[in-house]
Amino acid sequence: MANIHVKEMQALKEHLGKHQLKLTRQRELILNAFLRQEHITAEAMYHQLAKSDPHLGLATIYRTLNLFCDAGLAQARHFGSQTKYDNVSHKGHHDHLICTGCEKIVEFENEEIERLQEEVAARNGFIIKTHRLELYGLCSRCRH
Amino acid sequence: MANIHVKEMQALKEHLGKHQLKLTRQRELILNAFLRQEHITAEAMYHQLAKSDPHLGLATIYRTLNLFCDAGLAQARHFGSQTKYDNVSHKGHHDHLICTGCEKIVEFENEEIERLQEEVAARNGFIIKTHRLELYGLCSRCRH
DNA sequence: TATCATTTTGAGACAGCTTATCAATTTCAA
DNA sequence: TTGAAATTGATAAGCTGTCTCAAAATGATA
Repeated sequence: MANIHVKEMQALKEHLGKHQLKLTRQRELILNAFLRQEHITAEAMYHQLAKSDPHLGLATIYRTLNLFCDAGLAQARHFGSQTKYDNVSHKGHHDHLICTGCEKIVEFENEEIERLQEEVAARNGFIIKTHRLELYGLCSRCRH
Repeated sequence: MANIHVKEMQALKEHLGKHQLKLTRQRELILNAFLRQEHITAEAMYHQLAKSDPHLGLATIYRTLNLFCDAGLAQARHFGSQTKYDNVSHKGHHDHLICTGCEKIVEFENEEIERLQEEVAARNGFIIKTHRLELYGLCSRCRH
């Protein structure tokens, strides 16, 4: 299987090595599918992969996506009763505007905010590794 | 029962009136308990109120907290698998700096960031109702 | 105040999403 | 190649939150 995502695969292998975990066919498969997305639910990935791999279990998808979170490749985001897994490698697309009316999600990037975050962190003696910024509100359509 | 939260009770009554809903003993009780908190889960409120009112149902708590959301008194936020109901009258929410080493949490507030958030939202046609900003990293002690 | 249509409640059943269980399989270091 | 350890798939179980429905409470009206 062609592996286009060399860097992320490397990061995964490193994490696996550090924690006595193993590289499996399923983990490779799920990683490659995941990295093609910007964010996805476990359920959606399950249906998507079922076409090429009908016996891939839903539990394996969940376990693997959570593994990716541990490895720093993914980030879980809870909205309503669902969990979405964000692809962290899509740099500069970590922040979200979320409509609480129709659940539409708009991604945005703002360097000034990032800079201020660094400033706040520095002032408190922190070094930021990652962050999460979500703005909840109503989009123009749902405002009525 | 003494009602200290006159303004909020007024807002609730107004909402009830507009929607042909009724003011019940339970709704008063839950409102007063809720307004004493900054944010709380339905489950936590259930246990808290069980002491004084053992027959208050969990479903009633959920229904009532959702009613408060409709009335603009509360705001639901999803953390992990749980939903927390924020007391909207407690203005001045705080953002969090979270140390991934020792799990220390530092709260902060930054008006400039808030202003930029509004700007981003406006540019996308959104009206922000609430937000969540979490910075993950290492505190000075955990940096080694 | 009494009446009574309407709303609300409490208790538990139910539903959706996620994790735990466990026998069978796969990985990988030796 | 071997075998201890990790992983998988299938499904049961768990958790949070909503729905159901008979009984009770509310409040508009007389």
